[in-house]
Amino acid sequence: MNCIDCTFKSSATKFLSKGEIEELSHNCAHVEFKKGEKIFKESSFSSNIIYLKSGLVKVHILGPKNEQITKITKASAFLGLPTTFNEKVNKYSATALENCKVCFIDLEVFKHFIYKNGVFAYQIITELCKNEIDSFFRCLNRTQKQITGRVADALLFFYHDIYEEKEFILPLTREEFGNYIDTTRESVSRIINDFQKDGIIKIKNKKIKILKEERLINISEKG
Amino acid sequence: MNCIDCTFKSSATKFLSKGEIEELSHNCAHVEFKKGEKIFKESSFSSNIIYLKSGLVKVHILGPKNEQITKITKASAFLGLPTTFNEKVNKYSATALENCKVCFIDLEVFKHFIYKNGVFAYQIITELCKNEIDSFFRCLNRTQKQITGRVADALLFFYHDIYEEKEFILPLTREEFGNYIDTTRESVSRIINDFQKDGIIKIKNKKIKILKEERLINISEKG
DNA sequence: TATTTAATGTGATTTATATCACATTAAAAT
DNA sequence: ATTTTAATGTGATATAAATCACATTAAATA
Repeated sequence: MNCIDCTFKSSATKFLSKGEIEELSHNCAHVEFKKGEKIFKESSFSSNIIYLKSGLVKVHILGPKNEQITKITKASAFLGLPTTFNEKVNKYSATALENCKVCFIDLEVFKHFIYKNGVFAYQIITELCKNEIDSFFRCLNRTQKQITGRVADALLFFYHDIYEEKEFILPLTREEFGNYIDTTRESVSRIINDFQKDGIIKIKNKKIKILKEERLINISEKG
Repeated sequence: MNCIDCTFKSSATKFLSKGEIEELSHNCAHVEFKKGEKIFKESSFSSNIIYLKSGLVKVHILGPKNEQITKITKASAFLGLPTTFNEKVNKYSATALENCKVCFIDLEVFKHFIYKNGVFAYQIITELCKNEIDSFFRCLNRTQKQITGRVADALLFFYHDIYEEKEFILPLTREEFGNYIDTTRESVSRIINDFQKDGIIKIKNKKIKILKEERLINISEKG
């Protein structure tokens, strides 16, 4: 497989020279993961940068009490950056929520690109900055909104940021949904069923249709 | 003021060439802030990278319910990166908890260093990666530990990461302490007084002495 | 030094949400 | 198709922590 022909290039990789792309091709392993498979695991050794070419992934950490889904990431994005640059051991896990295509890029080669290609480095920095800000706000919402608001938030997130359609198949179990918004499966269950009773959404198992977006936005804002 | 003689250089800045340091000197404003002063403000415009040379700072965001102290940062560190690289508007505020020395570095010059100096860029990337991981774990603790554990955590943080002494002057009011660990001033008050009753710490207003570190570690781990 | 203002302490009460317990349904495996 | 297992729904109860209310103390200001 040659990276030149890859149609899933990251915003950073687009700025690599032909020679660099060639170098990348020789130091990049393409792997496919099925829904539910672990891409990498907390506490395991890693010396690769992991790039999600297509699919949907949950990034999760085992906390003092429960598993927490730190974020849900849609392609294309780098998954393993924060882990790999500081430590050889992964600080979190990533699991495929849909079938995924992933590249494992050799760390030294990636580092070399940063050293030699400033535009590439700048793109990476931009992505990391965005991640940090997003992470601040996710935490803020997790700690300061009531569950109803957090459920509304999550539904809007799937609509706006992931599927871009009012009707979608929720890629999480109720329990995972709980892990994503820091609550229990019971509370998630109760609240989405309340939403249905109020005509805000329609649910059939994992299939969800958003009927009244404004109400969800309102609930999300009121906390 | 010339940056060559500056004794507060960041790990990244150490890798700048003489010419680059010269360029930095002409595009860097040194400012001092007194305890309590705002260094920059959420929603205000910014086109500078902000570098904390000395002192202690709280980074905070106004959430849907309360002010949240996102993190407490000791010199030396960059304060304004995640904000400035993506948006022209600050997404959070920073306030001096002690008297601080700060540099405002022109964004374009900083960007130029990233483009031209790969080692500099790599250092910045490393710092950002570390920030993201830290931010994940802070959020995990905030959401999954009970207040007692979070208070213990915070006290150990001031001991280990900030003052490196068992006795220190808490740089926060009880209310700010609450904002830092997502609780109310009343709860903070109750718990640190309980800790005192149990002989774990000694408090006199803002002066705190850690008497039984192991107990605090234990409380922190039990959640 | 006196006076005002801000910060802190502490009990009583309320509340959001976790936990527990069990029924029901869907999905997977045989 | 049948059985087993996993996921979901829903009421009753428990609980950590917020909120309220007011007293006390420290710090700032006149």
